[in-house]
Amino acid sequence: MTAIDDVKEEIWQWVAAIPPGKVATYGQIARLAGIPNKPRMVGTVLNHLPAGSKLPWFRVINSAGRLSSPSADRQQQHLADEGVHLLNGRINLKLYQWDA
DNA sequence: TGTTTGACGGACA
DNA sequence: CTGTCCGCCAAAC
Repeated sequence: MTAIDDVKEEIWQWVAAIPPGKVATYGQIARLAGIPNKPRMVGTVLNHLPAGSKLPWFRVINSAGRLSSPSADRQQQHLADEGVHLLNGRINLKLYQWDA
């Protein structure tokens, strides 16, 4: 097990912990996972999730409240199902950000 | 093995 | 508001 694998697991754990109806930013997850200043790693890890993963990857958005995922389409739909809606293409973090 | 990319974020123009 | 620049670093090439 390399250090990078440990980081991946930390990220998986924290993402899995995001409550339904709430969202977290890449930077937030990075800090929680112990890798502040490396938010890109979160995106990289989520991008490599295996196709049947149960992780709520759609609850992770960028600090601007926008969806930077390649599949922002599905992501928006999943979020809407939980009551998290975009207003003018943005999510109100003040209202929906998970306060871990 | 060297270089480029990118699901980020914050500072600045 | 939009756009650029930089630090960051695993993956992809």
